Amino acid sequence: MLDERKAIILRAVVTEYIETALPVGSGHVATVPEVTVSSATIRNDMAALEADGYLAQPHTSAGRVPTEKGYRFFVDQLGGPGRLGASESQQVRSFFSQTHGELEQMLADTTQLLSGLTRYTAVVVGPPHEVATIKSIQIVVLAPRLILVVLVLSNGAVEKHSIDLLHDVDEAHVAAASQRISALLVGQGLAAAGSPGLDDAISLVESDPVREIVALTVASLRVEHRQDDHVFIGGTSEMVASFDAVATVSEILRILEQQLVVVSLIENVLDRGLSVAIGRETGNEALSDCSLVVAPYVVDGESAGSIGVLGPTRMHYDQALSAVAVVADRLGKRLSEG
Amino acid sequence: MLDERKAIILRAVVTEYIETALPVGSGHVATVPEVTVSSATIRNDMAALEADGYLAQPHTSAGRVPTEKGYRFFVDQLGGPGRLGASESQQVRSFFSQTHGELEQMLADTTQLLSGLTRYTAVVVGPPHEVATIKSIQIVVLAPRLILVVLVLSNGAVEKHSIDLLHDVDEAHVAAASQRISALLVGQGLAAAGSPGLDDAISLVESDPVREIVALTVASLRVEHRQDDHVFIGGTSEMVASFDAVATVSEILRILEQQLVVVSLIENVLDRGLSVAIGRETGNEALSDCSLVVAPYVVDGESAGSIGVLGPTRMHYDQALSAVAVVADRLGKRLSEG
DNA sequence: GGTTGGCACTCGCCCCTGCAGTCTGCCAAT
DNA sequence: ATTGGCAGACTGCAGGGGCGAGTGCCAACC
Repeated sequence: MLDERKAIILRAVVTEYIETALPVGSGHVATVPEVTVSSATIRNDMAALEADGYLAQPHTSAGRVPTEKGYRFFVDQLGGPGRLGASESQQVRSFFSQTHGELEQMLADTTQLLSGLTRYTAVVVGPPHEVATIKSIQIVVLAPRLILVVLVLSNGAVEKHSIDLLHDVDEAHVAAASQRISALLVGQGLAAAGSPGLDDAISLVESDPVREIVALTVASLRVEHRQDDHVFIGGTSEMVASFDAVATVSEILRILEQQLVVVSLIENVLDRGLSVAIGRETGNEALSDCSLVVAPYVVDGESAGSIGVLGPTRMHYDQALSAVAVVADRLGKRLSEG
Repeated sequence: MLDERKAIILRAVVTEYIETALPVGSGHVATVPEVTVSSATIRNDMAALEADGYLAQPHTSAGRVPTEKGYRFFVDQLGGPGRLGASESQQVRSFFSQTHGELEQMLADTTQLLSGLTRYTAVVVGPPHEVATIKSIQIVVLAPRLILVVLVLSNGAVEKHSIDLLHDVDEAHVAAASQRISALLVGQGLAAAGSPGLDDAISLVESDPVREIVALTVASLRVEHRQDDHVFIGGTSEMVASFDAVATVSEILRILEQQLVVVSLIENVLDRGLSVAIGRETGNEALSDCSLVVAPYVVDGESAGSIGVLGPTRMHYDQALSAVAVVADRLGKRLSEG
């Protein structure tokens, strides 16, 4: 474990570096009020901190820069999220009092809020459709051999699957199929489509064409459990300013464009509550200059999804943590109201 | 108008500058095969081209750089879009043979294709819902005072509006309202919701609660004619590499995040067919280092939407033009098939 | 008259140098 | 254990010289 004084010095270095992005020297550390010893003593301690892997020197006779381990210590001893500033909490309050409308629109707007609060990129992952129950299933004929299955879920999400058929269909058959399938699945979770007992029920349908439609529809519900359209990203322009190499920016944008990466990344930390992944801890080499602050949000007592911000490793962790924590909390409450 | 030789020289300068991003000198122009005169002559012509505003000098005794006017001439005399390279057209073909599924998924995938082909950011604007007819209207009760109206349109798009009610609702009333409204609007265009005759029809509904639901639903259809969810953007990471100032990149990303700007921008050129906006021609000061190549796509004989790429002013116009033209053409055909 | 080679000139770029500043590591003193 | 002092290392910046690319001009040429 770290000496009390070393901890203070490390914290001072990290704080200063986050602010200036410049290597921090012993002289500068000596000026901060919490530090009462001389710069020589600080030098000794900083050398020890470097030996222990908390700090690094870009080159001899330069100041020190935090390593991932250094940031990790800094974040851990930060404890919980701090309070939000007055103007920020005002922003959050007015957002949640004004927002309304569709689930997806709200989630998309939430990325705006979060990125506005933190000046970093915000990621919001919507609730997986699995937790909701099916409110309604409707089959619409778009073309003689093309039908569209429209699912309405209890959380207000709407899913649709188009199905190509082998034969032309009859409106009457579709209506019948629509009714059969509603009877089977409405009120259940989406997972019900996967239950084996369903196949027996389907085989009981007398009419061949109707059975075909029902079977294909159920099959499409089984297959297309995609996580798509669940991830919302906002404020990429904000974060860019934190980096100076265009190549780095390009890499990060590439990662963000492949939304799947972000999803798995966020889900990995889903049951840990509010948490931070620093640099390579994100599991992605390309994000080694980035940190990710994530928190799940809870709807009706269940962890429903997660939100987070992606910024540089030298991000303002306290602000980011509070912003993410507060927004996750308020979002969960808002969605619980319905 | 421009001298034949001056045109060749201008073209050479633009081509070279697009390739290298470095000011082009008379000596370099003299090496291109199409130019048969000496560098001294080229110098004279380049001075004239500068006087006419086609070229500019970053500083005395440097090479020349094209101005917007220079790019404009270059693009205009390029004539139509060229052919696509073999591997590119292969890419397009395999994309359109494989792609399937929802309209929106396809449009989103198209941005991937376009940005992959051009290495620039791709923008795809979906068909406005106004042109499609209503296939089905369904009202689902999400909570005692919250209903969701789900519209299925003939092009496979699904629109939803949630409506907060003042009183608790009865399933039977909702079913009745659903039926009434279907009878009124199914088969018509979305614009039908705006017709004044509809109000008379609504007032004929006897039951008060049913009439209330119908009226609110129609009202929501009138109001929420948003262009949202129609714009797809992809390949932002590609374009970033074309710029060297992080600040520029940030500006451009900011513009892209405000999708509305892009929409209006693309719609301005919608009826002009395949077209190019260079630098300030885009109408946006922040995009003065960018060019936009756009083309509408035609579904069932009607201009349905547009696609485009956003790149640096020194973009490979010929490739971008062909890619946009070909993809717009194929996309339109694909969507016409249904 | 248009075109060309030659030439002087301009300027940005790069490299080198020197200087100021900063920070470290070490050591002797406290 | 802590401190002040000091030498050494290295960056960053400013200034100067050489280099090279490119221009504009001019006289000569077809």
